[in-house]
Amino acid sequence: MTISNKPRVFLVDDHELIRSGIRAEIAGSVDIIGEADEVGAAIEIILERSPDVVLLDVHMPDGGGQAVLRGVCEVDSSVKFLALSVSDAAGDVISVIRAGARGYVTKNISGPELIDAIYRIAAGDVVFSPRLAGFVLDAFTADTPDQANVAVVDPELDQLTARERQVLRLIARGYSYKDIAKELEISTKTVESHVSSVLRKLQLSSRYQLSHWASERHLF
Amino acid sequence: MTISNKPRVFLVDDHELIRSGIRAEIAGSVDIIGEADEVGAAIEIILERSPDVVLLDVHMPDGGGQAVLRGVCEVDSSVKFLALSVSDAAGDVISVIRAGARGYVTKNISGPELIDAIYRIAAGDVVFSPRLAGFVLDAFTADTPDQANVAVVDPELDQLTARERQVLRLIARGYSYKDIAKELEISTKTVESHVSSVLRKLQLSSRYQLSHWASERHLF
DNA sequence: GCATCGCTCAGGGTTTCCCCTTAGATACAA
DNA sequence: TTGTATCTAAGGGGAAACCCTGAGCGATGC
Repeated sequence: MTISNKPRVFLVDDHELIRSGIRAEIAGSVDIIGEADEVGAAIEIILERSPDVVLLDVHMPDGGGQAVLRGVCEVDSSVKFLALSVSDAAGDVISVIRAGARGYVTKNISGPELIDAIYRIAAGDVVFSPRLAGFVLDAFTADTPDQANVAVVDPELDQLTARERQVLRLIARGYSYKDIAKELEISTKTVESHVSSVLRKLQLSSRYQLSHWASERHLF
Repeated sequence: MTISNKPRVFLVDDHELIRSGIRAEIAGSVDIIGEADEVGAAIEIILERSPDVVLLDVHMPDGGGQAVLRGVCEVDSSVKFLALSVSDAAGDVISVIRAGARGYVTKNISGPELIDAIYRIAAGDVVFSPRLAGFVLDAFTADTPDQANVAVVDPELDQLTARERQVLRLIARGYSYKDIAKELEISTKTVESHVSSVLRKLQLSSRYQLSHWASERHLF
């Protein structure tokens, strides 16, 4: 349904400067049909205008890029996302890819490279920054085929239950068991249970390591 | 020595997209006389061209904005720096201000606001993002005058001894007392002493809070 | 119906953390 | 010399973290 042959692109980033930078770099080569600086608005407008490619910032308030991905994909899974981030942390890449993004590039990409990436995403390709390619390939070629990939990609975060993640977040913020118990209105013994599960699943042995683990992947 | 009446601005940011965004927002209103994407080149070119204002990204490889600040100020302390960052963590602000920056704004600033900030820096003003203003004022108006300010600005990190910082870093990495003792080849009791001092000086009550505190200011 | 899973809690145990006090060795400055 | 600061270290006590076992309850799935 495009009039021109340029891909119709939608920008999501909470930093005006960065949106402006992206616009400046790609405006001539693609159709920018809209932008948003927050999760709620992004989901709404994307579903309304169904762009060919969504350029999505990974780190944003209110759940970040993942929240946008989930919100859109639940309704229309045909929208193609290209994640943009300053981070090349494994956890970030994994979670955003699992949430449905078709590619992931860091913000030190050049304008022409970004344009190329957008065209390739629009054409159905999967695109990663060079320095991430090796890592991603590792994840996808490891072990068994098919559905097993999903498990292999993240032997970490995704095996946690909702409650466990909730506890993890509070742990990462430096809360004591007692604090967490009060916050979640459960007993400290239950908190202990959850923490034990988290530590076992993440193969860590103390909450201090957990704090570090969490802060490494921006989980607070 | 400017031909036009626009301030001569130099950009330092390792992300091309962000530089491009800044250019797009301010190009018409100021003279952008150059840019750099790494510490070494930045120092060299800034000293060569002596811009009126340097827009400086705080987080960069090889020492970040602070390294640029130090490198330039050692030789020519008349160069005015405006720090740009996605972070509004107290530690970041403090260290970059102490290193010599005349202002600090976050990257969600709008184009016109950024232009205004540049003009004010060029004119000799000190500029901070609104959400930082209160914090900065607190630091500078507290307690005694003059030289005491330097100490007051950071009632935190700077009062720690070398050994204490060393211990702090290991704590932040999730090490147990026993681990730290082994690493530093001292007894666990000594480690306890140091940790106690650190907690007291930072006015924290547990190493969990300490982990969080440290990760907030990228201290590991 | 039965199995599985997640969330809830308990008892009882070991280890680690944190605080308090005290104190010797060194080093540097007044 | 005396004072101040740092690093080292110990004892003792209370609190918190961590581990293991066991168990009830509700939802989901075969």
